[in-house]
Amino acid sequence: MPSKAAGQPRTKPAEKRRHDLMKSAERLFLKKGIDQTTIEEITHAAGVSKGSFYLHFSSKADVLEALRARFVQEILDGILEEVGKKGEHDWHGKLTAWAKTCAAGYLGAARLHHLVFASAPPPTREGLTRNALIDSLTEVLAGGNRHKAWFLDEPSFTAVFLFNALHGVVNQEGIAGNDGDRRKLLRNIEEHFQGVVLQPRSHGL
Amino acid sequence: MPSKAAGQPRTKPAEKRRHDLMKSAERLFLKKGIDQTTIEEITHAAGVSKGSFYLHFSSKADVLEALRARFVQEILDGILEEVGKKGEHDWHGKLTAWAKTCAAGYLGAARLHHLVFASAPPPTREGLTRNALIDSLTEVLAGGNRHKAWFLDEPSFTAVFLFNALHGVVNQEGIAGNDGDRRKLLRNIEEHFQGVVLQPRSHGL
Amino acid sequence: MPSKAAGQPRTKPAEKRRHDLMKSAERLFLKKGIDQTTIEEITHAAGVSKGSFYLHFSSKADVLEALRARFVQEILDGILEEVGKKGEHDWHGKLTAWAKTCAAGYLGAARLHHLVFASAPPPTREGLTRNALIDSLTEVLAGGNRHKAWFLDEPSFTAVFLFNALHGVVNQEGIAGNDGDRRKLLRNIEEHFQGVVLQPRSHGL
Amino acid sequence: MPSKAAGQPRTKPAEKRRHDLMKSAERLFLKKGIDQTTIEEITHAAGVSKGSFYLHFSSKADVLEALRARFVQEILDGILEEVGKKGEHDWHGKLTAWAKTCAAGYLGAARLHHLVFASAPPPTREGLTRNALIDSLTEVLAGGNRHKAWFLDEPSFTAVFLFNALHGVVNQEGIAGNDGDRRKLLRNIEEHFQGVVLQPRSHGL
DNA sequence: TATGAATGAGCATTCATTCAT
DNA sequence: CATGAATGAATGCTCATTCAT
Repeated sequence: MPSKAAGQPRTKPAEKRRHDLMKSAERLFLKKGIDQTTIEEITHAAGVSKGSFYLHFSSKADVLEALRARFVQEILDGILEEVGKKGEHDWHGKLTAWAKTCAAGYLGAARLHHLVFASAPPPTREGLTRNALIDSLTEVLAGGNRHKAWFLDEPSFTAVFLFNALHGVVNQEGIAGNDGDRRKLLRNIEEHFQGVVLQPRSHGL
Repeated sequence: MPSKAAGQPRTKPAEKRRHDLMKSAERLFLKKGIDQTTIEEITHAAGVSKGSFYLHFSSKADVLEALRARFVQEILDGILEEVGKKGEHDWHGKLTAWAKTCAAGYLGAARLHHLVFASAPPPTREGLTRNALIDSLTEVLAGGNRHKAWFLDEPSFTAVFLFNALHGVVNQEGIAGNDGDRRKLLRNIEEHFQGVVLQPRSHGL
Repeated sequence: MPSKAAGQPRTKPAEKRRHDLMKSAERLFLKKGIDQTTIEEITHAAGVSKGSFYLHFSSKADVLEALRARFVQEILDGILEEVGKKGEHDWHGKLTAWAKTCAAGYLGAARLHHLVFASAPPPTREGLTRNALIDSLTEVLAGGNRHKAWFLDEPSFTAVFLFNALHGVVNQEGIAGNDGDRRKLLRNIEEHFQGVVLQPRSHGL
Repeated sequence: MPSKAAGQPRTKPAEKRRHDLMKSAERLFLKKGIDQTTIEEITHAAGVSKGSFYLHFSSKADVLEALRARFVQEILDGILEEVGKKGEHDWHGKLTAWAKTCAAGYLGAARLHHLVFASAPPPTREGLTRNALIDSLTEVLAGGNRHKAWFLDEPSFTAVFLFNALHGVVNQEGIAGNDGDRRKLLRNIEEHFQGVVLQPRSHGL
């Protein structure tokens, strides 16, 4: 009867349900903390029945996992896009793009990141020391190394160093209250990042 | 009454109890996570009765708070001592001392730090963006500024940046497996710290 | 519409469904217990959708009821046929036929019987003390009484006695592992049945 | 202060609590069925808090297990006492004592027995085909065999046979409404037991 | 101080049943 | 006839906290 395209799932697109649930969970986790949020509150906020939650997630930890995955993917997509726009050999540009895009992504979801990566019991040993974002930064740093843009002994070490530094400064309460603050923050990050890669190396002294 | 050395002022058994409980709590929190650790397990491991726990702490969050305070105090004591040994105007030396002592302190308790500062819901305003350690680092950076050892626009920003960077690299699993790794890690940290404070301030001027 | 043999009266697909469902239910009830078996498992095993279950049965208890009814009917049919073959007055023959046929029927479905009659909360008044099988045995015993084949004070008491005895011995794990065991079991049952009806009625007279 | 003997448990004798819980559980299981009885109802009926239940039992199945064990032990104790009173070689007397005591024990708790042995998911393969009561009956039957009181091919088979027969007749609703019925029932059981052991053997015919 | 039995609020999870399609 | 997404009541179990002794 409806003019909807055929193949439309019977009741509600599962993706929509899943998304609603994740959105409610995110909002509540952020507002009251993970432990203080009950499944019932999540489903209630999503306008779904309690049982439906288990049609889409197997447990509270499972939503968290989904939130984590989505968070990383979104930031990463943005980063890759911006970094890709830079010239083939513009490694300083790439690094700056990485830092700024990552920071910008965080500024819109810093607390969420803290929540899913730091505040929640780290599912594996991953989190702030090993994840897709760090991998991507490592690649940029290694690329700059190969093209003599800078000379880092251990790009992976520096990646962890910078990633955590960025995470820390962006995560500061009210750090980007207005556009001016925000611009300043991004410039500060950029400068600190450059400072690190441009550090005068004194190996073996 | 007992035959113990007479006159001996009963060596604060309360302190001992408190200490035992904190030790057990720390061990268990680290091993199984905070939520997964019950008061009963803590008291059992400490060889105390469940009720006694409440003679020394008001809640589980309270032990965490105590753990946090003790952790900061100990690291801080070490840092201040080392930094104090440096010459009045040796700011690079002070910064390096800060970084190395802090890192060294972490290496012995990185996971504990992560636990009490990042993994547990920040009880007060402390955490990875504002705490006594960052304050102390800010002082060193501001001092260097005042004495022209370096020129940082915002020492507090840089302090948060470096503190988190350090926290991140030190928190890596197996990062300091042997003495060689450890030395290398400390030198890497030192160099990165120096890179940051020595960054050429020219971008965007 | 389909190319199936035209005119063929669509062979009651409903009966087939019902049968499939009962078969799955029986298998699962036996394997995991009634409570531990979910409707979903039953329908899944039967290759039917969950909703379809309710097209054929009104509840889990309903399948059980159907299983029970079918079980009794099948055993009873077999018993009546065998008992009917015996001569009009061959009461010992009838009793033996009853015992052997009933036992044989059980041996193929002892656990099912236990499940539907003993393990599940007796839905109606049936069970191990009153059911169609016992009624049929009571008739045989009363018949033997009337024709002086034996002299039982209370055929109905003896029927319950024998029925439960038979149920118990047949229900033993691995009691009829091979044909030899099986033959021996049936002979044992026969002898014990005869012993009961032939008991010298003299005690306490 | 109280004159109670020292060593008295602080609050309430654990045994008492456990007993109260078992009593409530038994009553409720019998009245509403096992599945239909919630832990909360049990504790409420016992005048204990819900949590206390888990201080004494690990689950609902655990109480059932305890009920089972206690039931068997009590019946068994009674049986052994009565059987022991009989003369060394009075095997018919022993068998009759066994049957009567067991039946009498059941009459006081037949439904409980049915509940814990038949109605509840048999924990192991035990229950009506293998348990301490059957073992004890087997011993009596084997003893009579050895002393030529009777000649049974397989005492263990006969024990299962008789045990189930007894269980069945005793388990009949309203079978022992008054003393007359009861006496009659016991005599019937006795006679049927004797009939079985005295059956004329026709081995190998 | 120390104990540990007792408490009971709190929550995740299951699953029989319904019903729109 | 068939489907399976949606429902939400029902319940077992945990554990921080209390308190009589």
